[in-house]
Amino acid sequence: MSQDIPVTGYAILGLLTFGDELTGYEIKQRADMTLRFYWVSPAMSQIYSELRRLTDLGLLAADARSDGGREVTSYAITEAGQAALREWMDGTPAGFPVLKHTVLLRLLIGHATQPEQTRQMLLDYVAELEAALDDLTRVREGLRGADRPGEPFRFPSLVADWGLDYFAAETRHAQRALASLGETEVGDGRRPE
Amino acid sequence: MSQDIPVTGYAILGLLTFGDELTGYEIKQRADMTLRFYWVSPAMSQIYSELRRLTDLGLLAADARSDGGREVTSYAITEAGQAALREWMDGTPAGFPVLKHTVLLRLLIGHATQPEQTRQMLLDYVAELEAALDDLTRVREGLRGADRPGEPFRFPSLVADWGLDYFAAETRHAQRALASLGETEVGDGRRPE
DNA sequence: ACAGCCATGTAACTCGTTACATGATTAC
DNA sequence: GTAATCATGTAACGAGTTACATGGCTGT
Repeated sequence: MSQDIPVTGYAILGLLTFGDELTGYEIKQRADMTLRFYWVSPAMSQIYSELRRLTDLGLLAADARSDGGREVTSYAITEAGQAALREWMDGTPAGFPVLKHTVLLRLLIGHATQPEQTRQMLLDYVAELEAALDDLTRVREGLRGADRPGEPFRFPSLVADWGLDYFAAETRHAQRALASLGETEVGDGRRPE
Repeated sequence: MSQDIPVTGYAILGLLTFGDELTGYEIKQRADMTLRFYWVSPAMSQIYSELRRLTDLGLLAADARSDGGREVTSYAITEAGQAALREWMDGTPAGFPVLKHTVLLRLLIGHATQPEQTRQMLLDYVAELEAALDDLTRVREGLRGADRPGEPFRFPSLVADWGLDYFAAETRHAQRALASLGETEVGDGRRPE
């Protein structure tokens, strides 16, 4: 039926199921705010070409108006789009998450460099995690008030809470690794503790 | 200096820093066993083409012998390879992990389908997590005995422990989401509890 | 006036995948 | 003998990226 659309296409469709119609630019912003934490935030260029494809397939309706002197196109999901999205959700196994964890990859081969480098990498990661936690916390706050069962942000809130816990856990893991690395420092010239 | 190699290239270099020399086939197996949990397990074809590139760059030494009637090529990391790996580890910011979490993506737009579908998806995920935990536990067991500071599997063990915790946390998150979904059932025709 | 944001796209390119192809060795 | 595993590749393709290009609108 619907010839296969990349997952990112469905992600865009999904972002448009919250009632409003958005421009490509706004989709990017929304993706940066939420989607990026557990899916990729696509490049602008990809968003535009994906929007093109979805519109051609009739899954989105383009609403081109001219706002002042410039052309602005907003997109809304169509009936067909909602059907396609649902068909995908119900008919495709979700599959296991793919994790591209450069920090873990490098930790794995930590023996190939000095402990100090690995330590620094983990510290950097912890700092970045903190920033991500801040961002996501702010997102979570923005969902309050409409996050109960039956309310529009119910599912986004579930996901945000999941994400917050995930980042918190990553922080703990990084710190545990740091602590474990510290045990090596013993033979390093410094006194332990 | 070394014109950029994709991260997967460094991952392969990294797999070859444990002392032995491996064939492409064996690299794939090792990747399936460990790398796949926090990095992608590359397709065979990519491994071979990556091996080709790394060899051309002098970062790997190919050892082609004929084992019986068939051509078998083993690869070992060279001095230059170790230098390149280390340069990469020390000179490139690790960057934030990229997560492609289809389950979370679909949970986010859970309102676009029936609760039962979402519930089933989460149950499937929990089952897959259990399988992954089993696999990784077995890997972890295989590292015992050489996982103390200074020993060869020190870092792989750190990473495996991290991964085990991560999968356990994911299981908890999925179960929490399931529990929270259960609360919707209330308005569903059934009596609460 | 000028920077920064809003807004939309094209072109070139690379990573990585699937499908295809081949053949030898090992286990049952 | 035949299926599974070992072993190595080629070809076509697609998703997604970076770099480039354009231009209007907004705040200072």
